[in-house]
Amino acid sequence: MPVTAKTLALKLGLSQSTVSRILNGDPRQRISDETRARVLEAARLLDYRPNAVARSLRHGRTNIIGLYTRTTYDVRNHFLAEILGGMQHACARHGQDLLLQTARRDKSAEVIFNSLRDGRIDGLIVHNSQEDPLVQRLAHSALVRPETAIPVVAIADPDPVLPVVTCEDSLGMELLVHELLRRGYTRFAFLEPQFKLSSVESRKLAWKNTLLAAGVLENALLNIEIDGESAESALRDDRLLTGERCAVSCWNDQSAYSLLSTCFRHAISVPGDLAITGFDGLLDPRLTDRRLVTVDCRWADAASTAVDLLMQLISGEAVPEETRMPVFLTLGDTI
Amino acid sequence: MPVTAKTLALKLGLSQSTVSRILNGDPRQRISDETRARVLEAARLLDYRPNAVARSLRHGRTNIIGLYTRTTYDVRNHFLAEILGGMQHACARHGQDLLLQTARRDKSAEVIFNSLRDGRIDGLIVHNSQEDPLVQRLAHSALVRPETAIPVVAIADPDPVLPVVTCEDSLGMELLVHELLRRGYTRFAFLEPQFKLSSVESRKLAWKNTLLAAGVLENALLNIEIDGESAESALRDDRLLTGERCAVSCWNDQSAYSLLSTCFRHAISVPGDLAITGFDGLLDPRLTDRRLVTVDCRWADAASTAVDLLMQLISGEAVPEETRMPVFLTLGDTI
DNA sequence: TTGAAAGCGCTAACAT
DNA sequence: ATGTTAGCGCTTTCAA
Repeated sequence: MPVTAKTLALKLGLSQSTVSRILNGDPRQRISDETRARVLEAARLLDYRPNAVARSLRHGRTNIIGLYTRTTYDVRNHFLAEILGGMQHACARHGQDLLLQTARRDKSAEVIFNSLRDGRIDGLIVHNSQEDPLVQRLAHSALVRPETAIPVVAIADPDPVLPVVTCEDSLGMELLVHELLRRGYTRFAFLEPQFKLSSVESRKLAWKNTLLAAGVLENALLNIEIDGESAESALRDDRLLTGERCAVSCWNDQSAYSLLSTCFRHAISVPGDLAITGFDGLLDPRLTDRRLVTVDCRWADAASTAVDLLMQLISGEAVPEETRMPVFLTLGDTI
Repeated sequence: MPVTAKTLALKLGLSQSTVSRILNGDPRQRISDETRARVLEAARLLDYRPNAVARSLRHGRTNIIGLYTRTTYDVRNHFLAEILGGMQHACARHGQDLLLQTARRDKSAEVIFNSLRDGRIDGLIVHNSQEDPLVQRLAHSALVRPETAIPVVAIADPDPVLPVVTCEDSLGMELLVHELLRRGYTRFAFLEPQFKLSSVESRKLAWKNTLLAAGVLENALLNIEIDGESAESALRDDRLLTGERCAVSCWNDQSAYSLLSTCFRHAISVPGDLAITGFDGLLDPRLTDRRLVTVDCRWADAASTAVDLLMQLISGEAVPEETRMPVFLTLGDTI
């Protein structure tokens, strides 16, 4: 049997509410020093712990915030790891715990959506993409029934309805391109995934516009579609290794590393034969022997900010529709 | 105002308990088809969701399991990412959610320990190391007050008290050493961290014993202590690059990558001048241009198993003191 | 087939 | 300074 406030009260011949008041209530309340001492002593002795579930029921607050992501957290997803880390710090600051919503393939968006509003979490961070049906469902709910809707902050991709935290994609790409131009590159390629992601669209657009604005001709630009984050196929594009040396900008870091690895296996020298840049700044530089030139988006900071905003939402304050985090150019040895 | 069973009952002129019974109780109960239909319809209309907190209070079960780790989840810790992934899968299987316990430096073990037994989680997975005061506290509680103690399964390092899931460290190292011997190496080094970790001790012991058993002389063996996972300092040991080519076995993957990177910067060829092996098998091979020779411990599987065991504990069954997961040799291009 | 009532453990307003 | 009471939303006997 667990020890409750009632147990203590019975043992001490006090009322349960007195016990509760001493243990949790306003510490500067009128209570005799003697009873206070007795209660505290008994609590210590019996190893009493107030039940958080009962408290939550009473308060209508659990002090738990949820994180929903469509993919599971595994080592292949540094992005999620980074986000999780940032959220953890912010949660610690706000005294919140973090509940990972386990997205199961076999559950419909509706089922997951419902499980999100069963009272166990006070608010939710979603790692969103426009395609995710759950994100759509959340947005719908925020529009139609805002008074019942659970507080949500999205991270990564802009959304027309949900408040979101993203990074300065365009600015980051401009930094990258200017560095490439400064180093004298004259031919450029952009590696993009076959699926649509609005932040990647921004990167691509900025890439093209910056180059054109600098006087680079359209026929010096190359668009190559790859399978997600695997860049092996890109090398089969024979325009990549002919003529002048080409600077390949990959849509994210993982695809850049994939390309780097493929180059090593085919004895293509980087940056001798090919220059490579990434985007995100996610990988620990100690893990690779090459230091990738990339844009550091500090996703952990973004996640931390998202939690700050969520706490504001929970306490009824308004938050900006879109928050853009600063980005930083990371130099290395791949260009 | 949130919609509760009471709201529905009032609206329909039924009792709250009837509503509850229809919505959650035994589906094959004697209830008129008409009322059932009315209740379900109203629930749908008003978008009713049973409150999970109230349910938990009632049942004494939250269907949430906790994960405690001393370090926070960031990109530098692939180990945690892997464990998280494995737990997620297992949790989904068992219909449990996952609560990350945010360990704050400024909180004592006692405070954290208490926050773990406030009723919000049914059980706990700890990523343990003998040094962690919280792990000691949990073990103490399991010994002294087993009836109140919260169900715990540890992962990674053997523990005298808590049931634990680890991998076959010794066997893994034997596989590695045999491969090195097969390839004709005659000089060997082991890179170890300055702190004690019993699984690393096993690896080191197995490394030494296997080599000695194969007839390698003691003076062909080198022990080098490094600063955690940073292997830069190791290259300053001048015994490493003199004489015959040395095979360096690092205590884990991250230190191996660190060494690899240092070699690249110093223009030391791997495996030309130096052979390198790791341990853990954590890194996505697509992320590096080199493929490290290592031992794959499948930590995600271990985490998944730990959750399975925890569920057994929670339902009152006994579990083995120690579960060892199989390991697999991963070949690459660094030896 | 349905309703009334108790109780999970806690907090807080109100009474004494 | 302390006790009484109500109630958070739910499940589950027991009664009708």
